[in-house]
Amino acid sequence: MDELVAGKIPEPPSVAAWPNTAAEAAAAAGDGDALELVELFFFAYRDFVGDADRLLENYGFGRAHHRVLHFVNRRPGLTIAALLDILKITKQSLNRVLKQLLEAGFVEARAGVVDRRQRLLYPTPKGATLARDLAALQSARFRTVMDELPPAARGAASKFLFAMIDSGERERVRAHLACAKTAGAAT
Amino acid sequence: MDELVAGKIPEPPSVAAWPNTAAEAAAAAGDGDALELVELFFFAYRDFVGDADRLLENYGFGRAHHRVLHFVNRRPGLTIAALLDILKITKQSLNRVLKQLLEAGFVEARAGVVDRRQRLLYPTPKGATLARDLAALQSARFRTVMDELPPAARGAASKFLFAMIDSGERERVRAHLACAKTAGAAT
DNA sequence: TATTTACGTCAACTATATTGACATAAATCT
DNA sequence: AGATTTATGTCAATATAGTTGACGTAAATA
Repeated sequence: MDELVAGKIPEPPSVAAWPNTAAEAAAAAGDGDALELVELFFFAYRDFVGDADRLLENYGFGRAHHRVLHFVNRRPGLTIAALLDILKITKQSLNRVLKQLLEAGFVEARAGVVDRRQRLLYPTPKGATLARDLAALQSARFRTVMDELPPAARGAASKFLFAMIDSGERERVRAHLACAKTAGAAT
Repeated sequence: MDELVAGKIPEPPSVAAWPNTAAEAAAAAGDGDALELVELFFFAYRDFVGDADRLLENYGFGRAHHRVLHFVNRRPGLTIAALLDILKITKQSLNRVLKQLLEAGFVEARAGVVDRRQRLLYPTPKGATLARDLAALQSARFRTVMDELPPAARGAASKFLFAMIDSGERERVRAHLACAKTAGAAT
């Protein structure tokens, strides 16, 4: 009967009567530059994840699978608890996608040596390949960006992103990066 | 019966036998720095949207509502088609959240003057307030970040984010930002 | 032995998205 | 004026990713 909320759609716009412009919102929020950054961040992330999404479709996987595979590949031997802490989702939610990755042979679980209750997660060769392909797509974007940027701005990107992380989380992220790095160096 | 895929969970890890380390993945992908940026971007976005999510809960809204309200507030008089193009979702998907925003009185739709088929979207005063509060939260994060960063790195952030956007989309984004800016300047 | 920990699982539910088909009113073309 | 296209709304079915809550089990620990 009535379409949406407005039955016969109200009267003309009378734009001049509208005081809530972007400039006012920006002024109230502090400054317009920060607002612009908010939108740029949204668009940048949208396109950034788009790359991987297209590849994942070929495997019948989604972003959730990507995140799990990525961190398992990045940090082989990861426990379930550590993964939950990184992803900040519930175990039930993780379990559904993890189960599919295990069944499809992209990830393997092995009992912990020190604590046999733990399930240590490892990528299979197949899983490592997919993880590498996905990572290649996304780091290719970063490399292109770095090439486009003036050299002086290049180092700023990682400093900027790191500063964007909750201060309480930064140490954990730093530890994760370091751990992944030494795991690689040890080979 | 059998838990997950592995019945009685296989044998010990034998870490040394695992060749798929982070370093190898990074090497294959090009370089480790780019991989690190990929992860930093993930963590930064996760925390960035978390701010707004917490505020939205009080209103029973989710991220989808936030995005709609944000762009309507940022660019008053936006048409449905323009919004769909920005969000890159289907009209059915947009309609559900838009309907809720209209019913709850955060957004108003008015018939277009030039083309009465179009529904021009405007924030109500209430909607503008919420949009401003959400934007304030997120731009506050950016302002804090800018304060933490060396002055030389500050300008680099927006250049970096802009470069992260698909090249085919950049002109549209530039136009959107300019439009939002002049909409404000006109008041 | 009792308890805690690390994990798995079933079930019901929510939010956000999709595809496909169809409806309507206004604009535009012939 | 009549036919077509455009802008939008709507119904229905489905997928993905997440949630809470309750319960189960094996291994570690007090």
